[in-house]
Amino acid sequence: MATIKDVAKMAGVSISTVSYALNNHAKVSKKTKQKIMDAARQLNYQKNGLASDLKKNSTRTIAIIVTDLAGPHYAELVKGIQEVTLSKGYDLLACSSVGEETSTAVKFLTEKRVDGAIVLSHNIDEDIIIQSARKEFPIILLDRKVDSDFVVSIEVDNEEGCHMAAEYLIEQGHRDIAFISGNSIGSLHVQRVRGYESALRKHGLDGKSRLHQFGLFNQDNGYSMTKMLIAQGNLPTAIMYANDEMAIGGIKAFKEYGIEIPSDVSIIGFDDIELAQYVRPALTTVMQPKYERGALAAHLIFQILEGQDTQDYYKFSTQLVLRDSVQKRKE
Amino acid sequence: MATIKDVAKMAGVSISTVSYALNNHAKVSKKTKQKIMDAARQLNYQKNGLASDLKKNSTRTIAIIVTDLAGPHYAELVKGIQEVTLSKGYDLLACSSVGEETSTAVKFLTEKRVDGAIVLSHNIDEDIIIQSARKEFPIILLDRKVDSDFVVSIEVDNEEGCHMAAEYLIEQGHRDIAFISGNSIGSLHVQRVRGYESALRKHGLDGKSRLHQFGLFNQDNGYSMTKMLIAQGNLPTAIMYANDEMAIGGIKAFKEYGIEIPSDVSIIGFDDIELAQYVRPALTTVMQPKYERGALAAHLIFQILEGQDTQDYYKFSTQLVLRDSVQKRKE
DNA sequence: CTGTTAGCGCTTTCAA
DNA sequence: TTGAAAGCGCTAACAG
Repeated sequence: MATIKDVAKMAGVSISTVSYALNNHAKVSKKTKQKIMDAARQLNYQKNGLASDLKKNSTRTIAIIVTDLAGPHYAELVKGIQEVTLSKGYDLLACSSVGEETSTAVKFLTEKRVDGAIVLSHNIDEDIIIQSARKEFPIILLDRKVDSDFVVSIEVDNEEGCHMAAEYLIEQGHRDIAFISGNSIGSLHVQRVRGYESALRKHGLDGKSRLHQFGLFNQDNGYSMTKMLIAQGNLPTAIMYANDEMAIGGIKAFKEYGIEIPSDVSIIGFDDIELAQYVRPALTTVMQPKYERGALAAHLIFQILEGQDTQDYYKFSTQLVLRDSVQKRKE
Repeated sequence: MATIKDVAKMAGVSISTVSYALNNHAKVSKKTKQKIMDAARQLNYQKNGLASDLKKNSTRTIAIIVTDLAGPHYAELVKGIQEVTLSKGYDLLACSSVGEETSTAVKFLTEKRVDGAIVLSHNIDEDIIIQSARKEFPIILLDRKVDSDFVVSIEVDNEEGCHMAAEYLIEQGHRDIAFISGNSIGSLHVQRVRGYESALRKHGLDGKSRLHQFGLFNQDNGYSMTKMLIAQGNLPTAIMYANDEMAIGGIKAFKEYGIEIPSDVSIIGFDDIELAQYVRPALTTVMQPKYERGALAAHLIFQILEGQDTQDYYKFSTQLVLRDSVQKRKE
């Protein structure tokens, strides 16, 4: 791994000049700076944050200490990761990618502050991942595919899951099935849409016209989009939501309008988050293995660190969870 | 802040010997080791984890990268912390205290890996907190009171909250009110119990006999304890739970027995977690400010770091949230 | 068993 | 504008 020293040698300048250049201390001439930057890029130089923090005697980071990192919607997933990591005697810490390029996440991916990373986040640039991954720093991606050395992807068969869900609805006699989703950036959601469309096509139905993709994948947006759908009139008899959160927003919207689930409209979610079983009606949804994926992710990190070979792609399958939000279509 | 050098000087040995002793490299004689340990204790020596990681070229820690640290039951709280931290240009990372003395949390509290900590966790030894806090490393404690320099506590008026909840139940005509709680280690829960008891006493009722304290403060235990209560017969007309999670476990137990809430029994929780509004019946509970407490915690860190004075104790008040799990007692 | 010493990779003062 | 050099706090090879 290249250090500041290597960059200095390659650029033909001193270490201190490199340090100044890298930290934008205006006193470096444009020309030297350019040389240094080029060298750094060529060597794929990555700063050692520990060394710089040690020298500066400051980390500029705050820890928040919780009893258990599990607890969020990805609770089960984190639990799997946590148990494996702990059993290996490693530490686990969570950081977020809010802030994009300057986020804590990017800092941890690029500054040798940790020995490996599991990424659940979709707003991390692919380049950063590719640049950072190496044998001593494996990166595991969840719900996202990037093809590069020392990065392995773990996905869930979203297409199959949605296909299955749509077919189930069709079996229940539904013919007019809408799909409510957000702006899909990640592959995750394009796969879900694809599963929906392929099922409808297979049964000679038209999905395209009933596809609503806009905004975020959260409750609020599920709520808004459902209200829009209601306002347009001509309600479908069933709605698939891109995920449970959006579906739960939808339930709220229908409740406000006095539209009954499932007698007036059937709905189905995706993920099987904890809340899904508590909302009324309990949400029928597509479950994806969580604990197992987390545990696998952690295992893979250690396998790579130990120099063992792994596949570079894993796919888990999904399962329909029948609860109370879908009803057979009355003729 | 004492370093390994200071310890060496004080113990009258070389730094390498100190390093060996501190890391249990068996080759150090019992006597020297004792001298070193004593010196370390006297100087309140704390290892610099960055330096050692830098030297060893390994951190033995894995990062898990999430879109947003908010998401768990403490979602709102974390959100408050996150926004303030980000606005100051600091990084925020979460780590857990599972593993007790050897947990990641302890490592971060004691090894200068971060510049401050906000502790939401109750299983962190008070001594560790007192030893670690200093001007350059302030510690903010939530729901827990420790009196020491550079540690500030932020509590919620739990006693008032429970007192209020109990009085509300009494107003609704309830006379037989049970309290279900876990083994209280922290002050948090003794305060809650106290609020309950003081309200009952004030109205000439006996709380003692109806107090059930056992096990953890989670759903499973709420479920079990409720079932025990049912099995004993002689059900109270109202139950207060130490927190929402336990109350939700209780709801599940009652459902299994076909006992209706609130017509057969009224229940009330504490915290107002997200789930509380979704369970059926929606849970009446005591709300505590979350976002505000988080934001305050983060602000305090920076105030202390900047050398400003702060109070060493803050208390927020609570508010009753009326939903559907309490009913007026029919005569 | 203990001490000397060379660095880990970086920042920053001081001198050129 | 650039470079030399000291040193952050620690570990570990080596010598004694």
